[in-house]
Amino acid sequence: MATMHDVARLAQVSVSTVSYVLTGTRPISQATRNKVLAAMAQLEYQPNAMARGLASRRSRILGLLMPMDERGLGATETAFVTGAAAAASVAGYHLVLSPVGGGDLDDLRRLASQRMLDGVVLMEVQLADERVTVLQEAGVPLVLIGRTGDTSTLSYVDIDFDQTVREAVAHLVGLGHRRIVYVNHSAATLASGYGPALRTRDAFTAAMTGHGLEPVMIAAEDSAAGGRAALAAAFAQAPELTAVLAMNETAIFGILGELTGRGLSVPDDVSVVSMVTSPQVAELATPALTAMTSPGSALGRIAIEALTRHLDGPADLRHQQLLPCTLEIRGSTAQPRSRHPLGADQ
Amino acid sequence: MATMHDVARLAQVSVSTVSYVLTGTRPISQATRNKVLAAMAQLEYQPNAMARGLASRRSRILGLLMPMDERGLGATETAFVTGAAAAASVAGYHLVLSPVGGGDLDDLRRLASQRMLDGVVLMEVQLADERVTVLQEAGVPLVLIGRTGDTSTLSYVDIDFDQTVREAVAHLVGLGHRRIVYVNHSAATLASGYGPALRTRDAFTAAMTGHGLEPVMIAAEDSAAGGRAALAAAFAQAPELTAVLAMNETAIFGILGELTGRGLSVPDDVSVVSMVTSPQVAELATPALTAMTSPGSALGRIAIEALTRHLDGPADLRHQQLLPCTLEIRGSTAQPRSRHPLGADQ
DNA sequence: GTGAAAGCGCTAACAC
DNA sequence: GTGTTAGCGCTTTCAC
Repeated sequence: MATMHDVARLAQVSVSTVSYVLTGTRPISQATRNKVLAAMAQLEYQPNAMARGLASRRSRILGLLMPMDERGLGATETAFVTGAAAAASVAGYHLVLSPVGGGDLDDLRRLASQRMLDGVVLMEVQLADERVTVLQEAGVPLVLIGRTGDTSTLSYVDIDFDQTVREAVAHLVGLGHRRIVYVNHSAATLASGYGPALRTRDAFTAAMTGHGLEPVMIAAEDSAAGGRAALAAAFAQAPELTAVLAMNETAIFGILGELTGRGLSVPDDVSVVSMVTSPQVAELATPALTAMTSPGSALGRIAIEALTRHLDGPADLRHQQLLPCTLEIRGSTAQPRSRHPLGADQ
Repeated sequence: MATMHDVARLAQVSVSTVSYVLTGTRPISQATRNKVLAAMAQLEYQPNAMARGLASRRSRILGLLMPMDERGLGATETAFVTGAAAAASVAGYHLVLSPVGGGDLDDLRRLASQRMLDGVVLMEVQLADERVTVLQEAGVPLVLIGRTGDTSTLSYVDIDFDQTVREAVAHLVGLGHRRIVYVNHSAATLASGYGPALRTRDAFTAAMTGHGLEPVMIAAEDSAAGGRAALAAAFAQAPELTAVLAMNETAIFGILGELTGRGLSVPDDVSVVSMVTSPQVAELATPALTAMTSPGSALGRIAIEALTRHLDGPADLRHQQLLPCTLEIRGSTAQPRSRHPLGADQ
């Protein structure tokens, strides 16, 4: 493996000249630049990443920190990861995937102090997330996918849950639905301060109230069984429901199964809208699900871009951005079979 | 950020002594070790990863190379990634996720020559995969998830497709099915030399022939529509089919939808078995799919373990291992409604 | 059992 | 516009 010295010797210049043609941090005459480039090509020279990192104090490695919990990544989270990986690659960075659970604060501190990561993207952020503090204390540049409760000082990209819920509800209301039930994540998830669950809950309440309708929310476990149970609970609480809006991607298939099991047809008897969903998953259902398509890989990409801009750029600009999910109408929504006049219960 | 020198000064020993208590590559008296440890704790010392990497010529970073094609990762591939990430973390390595397409051979060469990666796990291996050659030439230790055509000299872990298909067929035949159609990936995928598609095709033929049955295979595009089309083709080629075995996880939901659309019930009219599937996906269907559950994260884990063993261990032992998928019987298989006596064609 | 010192392969002052 | 050289923070001979 050729080193910079070899290149310098062959090109008959000094090492620093070689270094400067590589980094471009000072003007080099075209003649010597060509000599150097030729020598590099001839020797198939590739700079040693570790040496470069040590000397420059920049590893050109970014971290993607994801809590590795139970059931692995869903399609949406996977899209974050692949989007981030692709963007990092484009920006000339490497991306390391670090599974750091919420409990491993010491691991995180260690990771942050190793000076291996130039910056970090944090996934699955909680409203109160100690990892943010640890990272900030260690002085590691940080971009969140998601938001903490207080975001005044942080860079983040997140889904615009307000807007997403508003659009979903508007779609259903526009079709004539009045009795809409929102199936959220589990009560435990809500209690743990999981931002998406809390924000969508509030947004749903606001949206329904805004339409003069009563918001009914059910918390469902992340499973098909959870979905079935949720539907039963939904009918108990709102017997005349004509539409279900579901945040819980896993539960939604249970809901569909249970609907069929009860002899109800989608969308004729009940319309179903899936929130924050990937097209691939939406297409799995029969009928294919009308869904709010999550900006999955875009979120990962934007987070990385904000981070690299921060690292390569001059100032410490904050980047705060919300992206809505986009409504994609498929086969699971339609007008309710029987319209009830406004305000006419039962 | 404290350095080794700081620790040495505080502990009143030489830097080399500090280094040796860290690496354990030479005996240190209990007394001095304690002094050093105390100093490290007091200064919250963390070794600098770049400096260590440069001096030791080992970065303790592994690469996970995945071709970033169109539709992103499926649940099975995602499990490889998360399994690998977790295992790397346990082994004290970092894992960088490198999207290197089949076309980016030069990118790969560059990556391999940077000396940033101690070793590499290659995903989505083709039967003839040039990336393997590039990596071998660059002298980067390598483990495959999947197999090339000639594996004599390589380390790999892969799914045991033979056994998986054999078990799936045995399950259906055991239930009394005689007319079984295999829905594979698309013709294009087969033509491209995608190992799993080719191996399962051959295994299906062998398994069916072994039971004295006629193998019928349909190639399906990776989409719900592809699944619908495949089912139509299947009925055209084998009108009395009673069971479908499907490799194509995406198509299978289209198949289920089309079955329902034709007024056929699963499993009463047609049994369905999904191959190389994650439980999460199998549970989405109604009825939940009887499936050959892929050893997803185990494959990622074993690949990383083999790689680290190779790197940390002495010899250059090859690791070659096949893991079968395990049959999980759920609701989509049952005895065929009407048994046909052996050989009695409609 | 411990220390001194020579690198590892670069970057970035500081010279001219 | 180019060269010299002092680090970057470790590991690892070599010496005792």
